[in-house]
Amino acid sequence: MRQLVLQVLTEQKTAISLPELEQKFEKADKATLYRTLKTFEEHQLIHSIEDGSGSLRYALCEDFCTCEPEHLHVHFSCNKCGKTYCMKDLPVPQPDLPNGFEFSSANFVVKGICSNCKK
Amino acid sequence: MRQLVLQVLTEQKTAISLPELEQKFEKADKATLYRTLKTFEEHQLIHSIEDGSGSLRYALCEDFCTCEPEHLHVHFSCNKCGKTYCMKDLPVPQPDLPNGFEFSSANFVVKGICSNCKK
DNA sequence: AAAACTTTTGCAACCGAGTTGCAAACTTAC
DNA sequence: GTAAGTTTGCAACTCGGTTGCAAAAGTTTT
Ligand SMILES: [Mn+2]
Ligand SMILES: [Mn+2]
Ligand SMILES: [Zn+2]
Ligand SMILES: [Zn+2]
Repeated sequence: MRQLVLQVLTEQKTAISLPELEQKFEKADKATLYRTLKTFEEHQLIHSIEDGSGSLRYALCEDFCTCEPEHLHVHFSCNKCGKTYCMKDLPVPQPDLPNGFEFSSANFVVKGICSNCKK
Repeated sequence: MRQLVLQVLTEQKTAISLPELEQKFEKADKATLYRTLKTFEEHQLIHSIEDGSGSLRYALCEDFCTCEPEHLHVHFSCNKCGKTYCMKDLPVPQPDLPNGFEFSSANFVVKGICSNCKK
């Protein structure tokens, strides 16, 4: 199962959600897929994105990724097609927090129209 | 009802979710509160924040706020107390999107430990 | 004041994403 | 082979959000 899920993940150009993953199979259990994603995430094979769509989306991490703050990138969520893109070249800026606030992670999602839907 | 909800909202130092709002009343219906928040949001009295906690949070907009991209600010979600702060002084940076991608809005949530939980 | 109309509210039901316990199926180690 | 550990499928459940609908409350018109 994990191999199949990994397969699907590598084929994706945009981040995928659990319900979407479910549909890709038609024969696998939600719980299994759910646990698979959790396992992958724990082992930093994938990262999750809260794009505000109501469901978490997941995408493969890059080889060198340690999921640490400085490796975080911006995500783009298209209002039209609903797809969520990894903007791997756009690092998440680290804003100057007020005194006493400690940065540990961040979720930066830009919304708009993707290049595919634009035309 | 709306007046009461507005009252609660003005008293909040951090953003509040629908379930939290529900608890503040003990006698009002979820649906009513839900619709109240929606109405407020439509009229740009409040803005919503996807902090990844599983529930949307809401906070009053500032007077001059038009909820447009340039007025967006960063939010901070504390991993310990779960509170979500409006960082009104930290504008959301507008990253250089690749060709064809059109910016329309953004959700930038920084996670970590808040100054209150830090000590 | 009563009637007619509009808006707000409460209730109940529903949906969808996520999550969990548990037993069956499968894999690996002896 | 059996025993031990791991993965899977099923069912049940939680929780946030959402909706239809009819009752209640508020407004306007006569
Ligand atoms: Mn990504
Ligand atoms: Mn805010
Ligand atoms: Zn698109
Ligand atoms: Zn805190």
